[in-house]
Amino acid sequence: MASGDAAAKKYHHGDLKSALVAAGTRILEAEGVMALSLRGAARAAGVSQTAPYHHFADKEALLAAIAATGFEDLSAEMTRRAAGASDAQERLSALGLGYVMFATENPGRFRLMFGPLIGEKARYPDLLATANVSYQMIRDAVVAYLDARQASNRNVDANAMAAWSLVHGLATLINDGGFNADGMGAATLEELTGLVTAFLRNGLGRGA
Amino acid sequence: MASGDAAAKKYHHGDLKSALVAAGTRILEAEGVMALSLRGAARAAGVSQTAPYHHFADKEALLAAIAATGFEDLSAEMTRRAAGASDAQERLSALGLGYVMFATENPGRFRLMFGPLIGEKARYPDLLATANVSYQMIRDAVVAYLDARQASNRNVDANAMAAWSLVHGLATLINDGGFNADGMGAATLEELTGLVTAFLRNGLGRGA
DNA sequence: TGTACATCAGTGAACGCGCGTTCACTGATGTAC
DNA sequence: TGTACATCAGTGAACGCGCGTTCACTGATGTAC
Repeated sequence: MASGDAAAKKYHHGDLKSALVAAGTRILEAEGVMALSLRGAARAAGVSQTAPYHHFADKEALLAAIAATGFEDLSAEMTRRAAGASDAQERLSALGLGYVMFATENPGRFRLMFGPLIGEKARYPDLLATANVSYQMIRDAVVAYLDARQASNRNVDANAMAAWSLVHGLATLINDGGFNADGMGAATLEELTGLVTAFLRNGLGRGA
Repeated sequence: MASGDAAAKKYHHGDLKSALVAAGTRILEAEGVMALSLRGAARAAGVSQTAPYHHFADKEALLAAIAATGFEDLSAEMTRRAAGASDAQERLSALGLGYVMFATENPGRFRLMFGPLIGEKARYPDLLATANVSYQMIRDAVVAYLDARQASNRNVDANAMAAWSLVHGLATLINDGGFNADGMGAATLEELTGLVTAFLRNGLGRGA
């Protein structure tokens, strides 16, 4: 049930691999990381519990695929938010906002992407590659920002790590620490993110 | 086996509650969040699998107790690191370093403290209270720092949130994102933390 | 100081559950000639 | 265009596992008189 496709009930599914990733993602967001099982994803995709094994070596491989699409969507959201930016500072802020918005709108996936459920991430090249795209976006924006500012401290990695840490921490604390915009004196999540990231922007490039 | 206490093998354990918390903590750090079970903790404490129910309502209650001691140890580590600080800036840096060091030296507990395994944290007053102590330590240090700096932007909550976000994100990325000091152009974790937090310190109080 | 009894903190057997995974299978599809 | 056959992508039954939790129990401890 709820297989949903137009040409339903064919013996061969057509694109079961993507369907399982989609179903898994749905479960992840609706019921949380702990409730995501291979069997459950198969069920949700309207297929027997053993069918996934024709597309994924084991449960972890499915999780890795879900996480990889998570990074793709994260990068897409950041790109979307940064599209209208007219300078390096605006772009950096927009990326940060995109990061926090993706994380808070997709908390299940975000947890999976960074959590301990996927034991050895290096075993999944796709996951590594998509994650790296997201990281490079932030790093590049930091470099551009330092250039625009003619900053004295050019330790790019440390600057990028600081930028990423800030948005990552903010997102995580909102998702897991029970913080919200209200309690922090901001009307919306966007505003809170803006306030918080402003402190860092002011500090970037100044260094120790 | 490995019950370990001096006066072992008494029918009544004496302090099974703490023993279960300690055993659970050991498992958490040695084998990860996913491997922590009520039965396993009981086993490690040298006691039957049903004994824990005389001290904890259910598994989640044990997890909450473990997480609460985690926050206590986090606060203790921050206090220890900040003991020798001679001004507000040093103190703020020391707290941040303590936060990151605790998180990276106790990744299992850190994940439990902020992760989704404890569903409704509000159900555990002790957990809330100990977590709040940690937060207040950071917040107070931020206030003192803003005072010392005669900062113009006095949105204390946003400033504190930024500070916490930064160290929290850094810790999480090191634990879960596979980053290390080396790759970021720093010799040690202490140095990396120093570099990263410096950017924020420079930005705190300047505001948007 | 001794005894009766309530209460506390253990035990071990048992339950039902959902899970990941394996197995032998079968229906559908693609291809060589 | 037809046919034989390999391969691909499903199925359903079954496995063993560890888990959280309940139950009826029993040994140890504390207390009133």
